[in-house]
Amino acid sequence: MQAARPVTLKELASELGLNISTVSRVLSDPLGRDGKWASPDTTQRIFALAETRGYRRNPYAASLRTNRSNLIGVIVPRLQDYVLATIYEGIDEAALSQDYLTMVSNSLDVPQRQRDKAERLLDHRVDGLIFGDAAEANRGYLDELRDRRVPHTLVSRRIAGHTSVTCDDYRGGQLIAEHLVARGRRVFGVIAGKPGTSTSSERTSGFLDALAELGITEDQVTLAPGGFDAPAGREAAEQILSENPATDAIFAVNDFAAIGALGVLHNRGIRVPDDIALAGYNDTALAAGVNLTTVRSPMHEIGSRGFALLIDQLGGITTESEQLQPELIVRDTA
Amino acid sequence: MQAARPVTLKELASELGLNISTVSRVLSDPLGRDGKWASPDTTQRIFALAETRGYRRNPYAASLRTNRSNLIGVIVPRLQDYVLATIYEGIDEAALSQDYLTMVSNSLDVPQRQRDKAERLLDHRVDGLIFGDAAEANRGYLDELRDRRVPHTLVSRRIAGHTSVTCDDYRGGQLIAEHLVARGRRVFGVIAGKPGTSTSSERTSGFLDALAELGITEDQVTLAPGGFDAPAGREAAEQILSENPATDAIFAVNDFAAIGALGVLHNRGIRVPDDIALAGYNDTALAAGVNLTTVRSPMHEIGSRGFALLIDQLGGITTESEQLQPELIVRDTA
DNA sequence: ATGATGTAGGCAATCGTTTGCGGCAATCGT
DNA sequence: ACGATTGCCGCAAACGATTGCCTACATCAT
Repeated sequence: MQAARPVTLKELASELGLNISTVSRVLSDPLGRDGKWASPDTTQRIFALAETRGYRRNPYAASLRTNRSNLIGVIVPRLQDYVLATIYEGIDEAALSQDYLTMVSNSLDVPQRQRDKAERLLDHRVDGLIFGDAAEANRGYLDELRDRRVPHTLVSRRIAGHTSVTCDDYRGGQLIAEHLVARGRRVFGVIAGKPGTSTSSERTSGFLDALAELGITEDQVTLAPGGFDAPAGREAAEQILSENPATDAIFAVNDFAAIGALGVLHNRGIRVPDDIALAGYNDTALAAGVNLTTVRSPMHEIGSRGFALLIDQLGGITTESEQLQPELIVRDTA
Repeated sequence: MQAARPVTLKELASELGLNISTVSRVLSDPLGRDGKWASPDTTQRIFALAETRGYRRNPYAASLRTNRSNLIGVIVPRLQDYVLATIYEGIDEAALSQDYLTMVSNSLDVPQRQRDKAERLLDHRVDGLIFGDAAEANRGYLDELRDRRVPHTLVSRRIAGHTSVTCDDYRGGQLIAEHLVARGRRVFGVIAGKPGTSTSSERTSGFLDALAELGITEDQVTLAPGGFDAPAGREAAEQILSENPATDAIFAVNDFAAIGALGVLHNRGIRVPDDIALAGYNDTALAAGVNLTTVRSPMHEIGSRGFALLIDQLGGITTESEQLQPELIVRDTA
């Protein structure tokens, strides 16, 4: 049993004794009720009937004519990741407010999947794409899209040659380093995240550079790359602890990895922050939940700006990348 | 600058010296290359040209004719929530494998937003809807949809009169209670989650009933409702601890709330599980990250079954609700 | 030889909108 | 008073696919 078919323009028109085109023009005039396509009286009658009959434009018919879908596609590594889920929320909210709808897909950070999902979205004629999973590994596809002139922006992570909206991750790394050193920490471990992503590399290089600046020598810091989630954090923490037991501060480039690390510290009876200080990155809800010191990155805003820039591109405007400012959030763990 | 417009059926047809209809029939035959709509030779030629010219069906044109969009809408309380993000992943994966695309929206569990988002999706002519935010508060709208004969299913949470796919939450609550009692716990706190949702009420009633069964009297358990996230967990934990300092076990109906509780326990220097045992629900990645004892609920499968049932409905089949089995995961905290 | 059955493919209507181009009055300027 | 505007609105051609109904020919059985 199907839902009742919605009224069409044609039905409205015949019921009003008008031509379809008039009704269409009045109803889709951006000025709404005071558009100038018909007499005030006619305009009122049209809106009134459309209202009572519950008219809803058929977006497919419209898109067929206009060649615009008012749909945009979003590719993220994984929606399970709080950070990208939040960025996506920012995108979706901005989109909704401008009458766009969005479709998301997970790429799991594997290039082939990224390509497949994106093409699939393109097959559905999305007007543009937003990528949350830019990395060295898929730069090739992104470049191809640029050559095909497919409007797109990058969020969260960036690569050269594509307009992106990111947090100033380098600065974020510096903030943590400065804070930790100011609190008297001297031997560092960094849980560096996924190689080949700007979020990882810039946060750690900001951290490392600031440390060097403050006179910490290289042999006092041990790096452990991996992923962005709690299990990866566990592993990295184990590695750091076994490589340098004198470590007195750990910086994880992601809150979830930090929580994983926190788990192993608790297990080993290491007190936080008394024995080892711990800092994360992003200021997720969970960071507040466990009182983790972290850096707030404006995830929601990254999403909405990413969408705004995409709309600019659709309007033919050339866009510039943006970097949003991070903020240090000091809580109990460091 | 726009991306190059894709080839159309008409162009393929004229280039092949065939009629559009023939090309259409061959290309959209479910049997693919060995459909029986044209001679094997013609069929080959059609597929070959479609391939080299990169033909992609225009879904809007198709939908206009067929009145099917191959799109389904998903409404969740909030994608930031790992549990619903995972369920959504399950939905999306199943959908993709059957050539459906999905669109998600957050309702934030507020009825008006749920309605708005759903109607918006319906305006876009989705073929059906999947709700992850069913609750007493929005039963009205759901019932209305049923009356309007809009195909839909519920996932994660359920209400009577709508086909749903959920975890057997009552059983899950029992599992935790039995485990805790077997470990010698006697004074309980339960962080009960959001009122009016089946996940909350069934998990806690399963827990409570099992406790009663095992001879625990009511005055030995204190209930603290709230939400499903870490901050809500913190608050609830504080409340439980102040209401009954003798508490020796806490069950949170959600892992995130459990992590919040874990935070306050650590803060107060309470040892887990030595002083107080703690259990969560869902077995999210984070639970593994902090070695939390929990109940695994098959979130991914809930999503894919929810989608499958929706497809059944679209096929005119009447569907029955399903309950999937939970599994106790014992780790360090209880 | 005849009608039945199959095979290969064309015709044209249709889905619901959008939009370029006019048409017809009433109004205005001079 | 008369051509030029302006205000209102209709006509019909797209947009790109799907699909019911035909046609034309070949094959087959009787």
